[in-house]
Amino acid sequence: MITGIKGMNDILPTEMEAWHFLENQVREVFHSFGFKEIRVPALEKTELFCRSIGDDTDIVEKEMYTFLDKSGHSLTLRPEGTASVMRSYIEHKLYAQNQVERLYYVGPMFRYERPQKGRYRQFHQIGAEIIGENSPLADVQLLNMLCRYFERIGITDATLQLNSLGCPDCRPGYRQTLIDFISSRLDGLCTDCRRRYQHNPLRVLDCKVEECRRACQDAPSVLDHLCADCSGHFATVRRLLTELAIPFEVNNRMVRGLDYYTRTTFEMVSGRLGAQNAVAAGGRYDGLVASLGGPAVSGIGFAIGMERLILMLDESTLPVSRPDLFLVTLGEKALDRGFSLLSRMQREGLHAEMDFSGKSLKAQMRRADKLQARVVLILGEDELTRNQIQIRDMDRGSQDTIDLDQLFPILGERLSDI
RNA sequence: GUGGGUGUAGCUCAGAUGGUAGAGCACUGGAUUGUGGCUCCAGUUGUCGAGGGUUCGAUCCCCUUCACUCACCCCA
Repeated sequence: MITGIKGMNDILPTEMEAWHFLENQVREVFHSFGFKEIRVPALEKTELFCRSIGDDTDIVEKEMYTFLDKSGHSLTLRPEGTASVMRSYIEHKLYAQNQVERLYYVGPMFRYERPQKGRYRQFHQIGAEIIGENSPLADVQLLNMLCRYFERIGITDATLQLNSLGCPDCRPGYRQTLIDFISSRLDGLCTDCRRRYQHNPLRVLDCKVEECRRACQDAPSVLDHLCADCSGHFATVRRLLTELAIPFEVNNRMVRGLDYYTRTTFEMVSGRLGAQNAVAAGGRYDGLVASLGGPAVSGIGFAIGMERLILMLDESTLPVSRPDLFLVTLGEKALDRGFSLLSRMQREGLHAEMDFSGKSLKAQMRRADKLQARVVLILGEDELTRNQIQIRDMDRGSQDTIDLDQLFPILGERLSDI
């Protein structure tokens, strides 16, 4: 047996209702905020991700699916969406069309990691970006859209965590202050933190080990070291969120895994997801577009992990799809005649099914019941000779005999009020 | 890359201190010559994850390996 690849899952027909639900709702909500969809390839030149995500990040160092194509170019399956969208934005000079672009995307991403709950090697993200808008209103609009989407799909138990990482003016100073602080209490830290504090000091603040938490209890906060502009920006974001009645918690220890983030960063977290508690995350990336060779425009965006979203979905909120009609036939003549009736029903846009194999009436009825068909039509030899058909309401259990030429008018009436 | 757990029917899982396996669900047929759900009856399905070792004999014991899964690292 040839099996699929580790960490890459089939999405089977039984799961598809949930996926369609998420995709349909996201289009409605995001369009109402003026966002346009963009589709970019799954493969990019490796260099794009090294430059945008950062050479020193775990994603680039060990998690990318990278290979040489037949002409020797190094290509990578995208580990996230923002880099590709920015590449496309710059390449097609979208900034020349509109000063501000609002874009969203839906699609698979790839990271070579050990799979576990809520983490897969091929996974799917819904992402949104506002490019070319520096105002804190953009931050708040994006967060508002994220919350409205969660509300729409019935997710109520996620909490929004907010932080600000500062900008190239104020971040280096804080970073050094933090490294100095950590150096002073190195012996209280776990081996991981001792190894990484020079390289990623913020990460130490987020360590789960109890000793590290204690040692870092009174560590300097990034929020106390923001420059005036960043501080003002962050204050406005918090004020507007409050005015929109969007609940949030400030978490000054929240870390981002990608290098390009500046100022506002955020996560939606939930306790229902196992060890990976973030279902959505994002932030501002004011230097990214320029660093990729585009104009000096700011940006902000987020990505939602769809598999994680599905773990949080309450299945009872999903719309159920039932066939309108199931056609039961008895005998060969009725099978032929029924088949052409079926075809006409489908042409009318009805969801109609039947069995082709000549099973017993009971077996066909069982099938209709299993599919939860609303109405069953029964066409046997007797009905055929009288030019009639039986119409049965499966929910009520009532059944009538009608003339065949009345079938479509009657179906129109019966199915319209469902 | 590191650590724990689990691999028996399509699915969820029992099982014996070594004598080649069972239940429920699902599926099919019947009880009702042409009527679903409930009930009852009958039937189908297995290289017991793979390879090797010990043994008269291994699904069970030993070794190796693979897969899945959870967690670490890190992240959506």
